[in-house]
Amino acid sequence: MSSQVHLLDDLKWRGLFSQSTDEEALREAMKKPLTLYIGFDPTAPSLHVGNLVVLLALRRFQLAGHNPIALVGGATGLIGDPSGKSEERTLNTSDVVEQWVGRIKDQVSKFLDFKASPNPAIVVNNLDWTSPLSAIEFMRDIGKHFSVNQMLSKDSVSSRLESGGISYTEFSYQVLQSFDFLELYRRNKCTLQLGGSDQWGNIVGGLDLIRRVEGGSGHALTIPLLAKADGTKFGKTAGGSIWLDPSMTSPYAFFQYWLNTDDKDVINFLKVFSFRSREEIESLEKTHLENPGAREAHRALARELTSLVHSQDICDRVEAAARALFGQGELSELDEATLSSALAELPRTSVKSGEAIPTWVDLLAATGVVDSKSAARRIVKEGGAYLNNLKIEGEDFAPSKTDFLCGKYAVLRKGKRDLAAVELI
RNA sequence: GGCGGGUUGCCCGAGCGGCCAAUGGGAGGGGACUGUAAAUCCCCCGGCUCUGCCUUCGAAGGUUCAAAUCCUUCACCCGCCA
Repeated sequence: MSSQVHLLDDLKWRGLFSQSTDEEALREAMKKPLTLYIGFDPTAPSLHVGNLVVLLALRRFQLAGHNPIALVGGATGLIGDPSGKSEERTLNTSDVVEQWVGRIKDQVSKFLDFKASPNPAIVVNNLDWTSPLSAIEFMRDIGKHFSVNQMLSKDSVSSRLESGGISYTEFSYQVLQSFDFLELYRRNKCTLQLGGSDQWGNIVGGLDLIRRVEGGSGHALTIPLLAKADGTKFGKTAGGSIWLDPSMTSPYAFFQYWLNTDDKDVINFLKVFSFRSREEIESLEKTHLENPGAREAHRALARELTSLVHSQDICDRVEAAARALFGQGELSELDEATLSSALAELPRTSVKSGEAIPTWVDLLAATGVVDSKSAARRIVKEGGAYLNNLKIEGEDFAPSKTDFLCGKYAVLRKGKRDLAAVELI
């Protein structure tokens, strides 16, 4: 990127700069392409939108000409990072972790350029250099450089000593992560590690190790944990996390998540997640302030991220689906192709054409939009139940054949924006 | 090792033999107002074959017509003493 603005200043403007080691030294080092890494531990089968913050920061570095390494923690994922956790975690089995490593490798790869010249990205797995090591070697060669006194003083450990305690396993985590940094320093001349602000202790632990073992130096840069204006956790909904994996969070739900961003957050989110320039974002901010109801900024955010994470094509489809389903027009005026592709994005259930059509309550429960039939009944009682955008009354209400649009589809709605589809087969 | 306190629904937290599916707050859901936003106000918030039935108050047993509430054992946590 030929931008005049120094990447560090851009990161600061975007709110992506928490703290760093000697900033002048880092600035100086960034004048030439450097190699940097971020680690992701496989604690789930997919990354979620929270991980996207640092992952996209890595991409920003690549776009600025630096050499990115994405590390997937096949080893550290077996141990468990105590940072930011108030309780000991239960360990996942090694075959589960291995499977997650594979999935997360694939996911991470979508955001980096492996063919970029002269700075292609690479993906590594820390199991590659930890598994050949024996316990004795590890303790002698690596462990000897760590002072338990220092390890105990780390936030991640000391807070746990005050609360529920910490196992030796999790206590050792920082040593492993430090070793990763050392190993990448040796193998790839990696001199910068990025991470969430809770990773500071682990990162500087690596810098210490590099200094002690290799007499070398490097840099640390942390990114603030993203906060929402109302104080609730970013990236969570009632249904759980917003995942990047389309089988865990549908692209439709993903798009809707961003589109429904709180007004107070939308500009910040654009800064954090969007690759638009400062000028473009400031222009969107102006548009937004002039007419927040139009939700231009929300739409820009939703479109850019859905395209990036899923694809332009999928983004177009889910947006069209949303327009059709939330549009002013009658659902019955939609043609079958539009309707069918819009509904394809929704939670669904089906009814066999020969059989009696279940009640609205049973159908909604079958789509999984509510947890139980009681919950579905409550919705009806409270006046939040709709069939094809028309309010229905009575717990016993059941759609009839003629309610199926194009003879095939019925649209269930719970409340203002929770939709589900029923298909007659 | 000794003594004392605790473990309640998604979370925090009352209840301390029947009136308890269990007070209150938060989260969550529906409605009104709006813009598929926020704030505010009202309502709901274990499940089911729903005027009733079933499952929940750390686990397992027991006392009682009746237990989240009493007793016993076990597990974990937290204080004070050694």
